[in-house]
Amino acid sequence: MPELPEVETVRRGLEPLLLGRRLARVVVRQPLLRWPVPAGFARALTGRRVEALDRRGKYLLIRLDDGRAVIGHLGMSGSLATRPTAAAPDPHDHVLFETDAGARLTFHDPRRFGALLLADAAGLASHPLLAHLGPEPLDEAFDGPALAARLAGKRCSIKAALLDQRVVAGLGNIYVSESLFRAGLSPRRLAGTVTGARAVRLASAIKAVLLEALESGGSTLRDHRRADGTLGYFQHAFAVYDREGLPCPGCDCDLARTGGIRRLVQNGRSTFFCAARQR
DNA sequence: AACAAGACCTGCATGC
DNA sequence: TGCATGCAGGTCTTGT
Repeated sequence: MPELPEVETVRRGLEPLLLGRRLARVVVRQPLLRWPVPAGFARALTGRRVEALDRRGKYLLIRLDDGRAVIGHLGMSGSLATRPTAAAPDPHDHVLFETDAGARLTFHDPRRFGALLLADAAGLASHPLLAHLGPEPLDEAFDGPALAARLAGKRCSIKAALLDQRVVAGLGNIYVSESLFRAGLSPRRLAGTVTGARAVRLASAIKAVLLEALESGGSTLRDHRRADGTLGYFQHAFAVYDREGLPCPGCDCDLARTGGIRRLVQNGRSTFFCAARQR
């Protein structure tokens, strides 16, 4: 599920459930995620109060009252959401959290590409997983020149560059396709050629797409749900993603002639685009 | 140094 | 029906 809008949607939904609350009970049912959940994870969290919920790129950061923090990642199929108390545990409910207010949260992740780690909050920014992340695309400082500087000299495609979390943090396969469409840039264009007005267009397209997706609670393809269990609905607003052969929403042109949205594979991953509008 | 594949894991849609 | 194949929102690690 999780690109920036999905992770941020989860973060916002977790705030009323977790902020200021103590973790009364934590159960690790399946520690084998992307990396093993650290031994003693449940013990370290039990009794701790949650002081802040942050996000960096696609990572969730849960700061505790003892100077430690949980680094969470939802991988491809992860969710962190409440489950009905009566519901039988699902085999993919890997970690359970209960607060002193009685809220029950479940880290659910069929593919187990997600992660739950512990780190010292003081050195979080220099943690190996976070240290090399690029700028936050929704920060004011992220603009055309800032993006162009990150892309300068890169000979990979702009599609591949935007997926690189060191260039900009939080974009994934969906929002890269959507942003490039909105900016009118071909996914095959060399990253280093995105300068000047093109970079300005791309940076503002990225912001606009992410903000719109956030307003929809993210995109639910199969696994994403908000912290309260409800689904996102930005998938209904996709211009190009997973729309191969369908008409481009920006083109009046004849579908039979243009073929509509095309799919291509770059670095092993699907890219969707409109050849008529993206150069 | 940059970039492209391979790896990790399960579930689902498709086609024979 | 059953089975094989390929694909899926990510990213660290390995190989060129």
